[in-house]
Amino acid sequence: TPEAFIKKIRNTTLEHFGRRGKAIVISLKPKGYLIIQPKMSGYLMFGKKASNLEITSATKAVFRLSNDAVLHYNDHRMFGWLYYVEDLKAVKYFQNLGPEPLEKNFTVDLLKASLSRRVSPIKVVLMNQAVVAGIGNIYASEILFDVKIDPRRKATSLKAAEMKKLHASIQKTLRVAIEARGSSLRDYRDTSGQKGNFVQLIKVYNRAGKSCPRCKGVIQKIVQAQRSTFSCPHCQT
DNA sequence: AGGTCGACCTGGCAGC
DNA sequence: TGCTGCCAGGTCGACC
Repeated sequence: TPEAFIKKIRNTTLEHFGRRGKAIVISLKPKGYLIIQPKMSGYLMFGKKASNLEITSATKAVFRLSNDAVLHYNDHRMFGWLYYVEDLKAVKYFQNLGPEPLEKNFTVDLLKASLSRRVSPIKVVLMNQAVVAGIGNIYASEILFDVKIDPRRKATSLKAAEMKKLHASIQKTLRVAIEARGSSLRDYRDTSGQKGNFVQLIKVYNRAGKSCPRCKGVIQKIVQAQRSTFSCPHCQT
């Protein structure tokens, strides 16, 4: 409940900000963790002075910090959640989460082993958080465009060379996106209120009917597992 | 066990 | 202008 949450968080120190999958993990002193899963429209805003940061209709939680600083959690759709836990294993989201794609243990062989057991189309498999943690709907389409793989292909149909390219592109695409500070399709802002710049680097996502930046084919939109997928049917095979 | 689908919300926008 | 329906960075639980 909000009351129990506040009781646990009050008078703790936010010690370390980390991340697992798409969830923010903040370790607290003397104990416990604050977990934030922002989902579609959630984000954190930081104000050095509370009076500098406006509370809007999207502001769902306000953390008052020392020296009059403040941290807001904004989320206009309210899909996101905030938890206090003492053991990370208690969070259901973490229990079935696959490897971190930018960590050393995410190898080509590990990806191959995961894909060989999946019957679904490769786009759907890339978005399965149990296979790889953190790939969302924008990045799944962008990665498959980058490696010229048709999103409708079964994961099991990928050849060894394609899996190797896919593995490299997962890492490359996510690194570029992080460097650009993410994708502000609409709501997302970083903690200082700035938009992420990855939207300017997007090749296919949300570009149905426009021309392919690589081959002058026409980008198409299909629906897979209830999510939009964008691809170029001419150069992704 | 893996896969699919509706539910959870608000708001912007296209089409009529 | 104003209504309706559709769509959006994601899980999660029920069901097959």
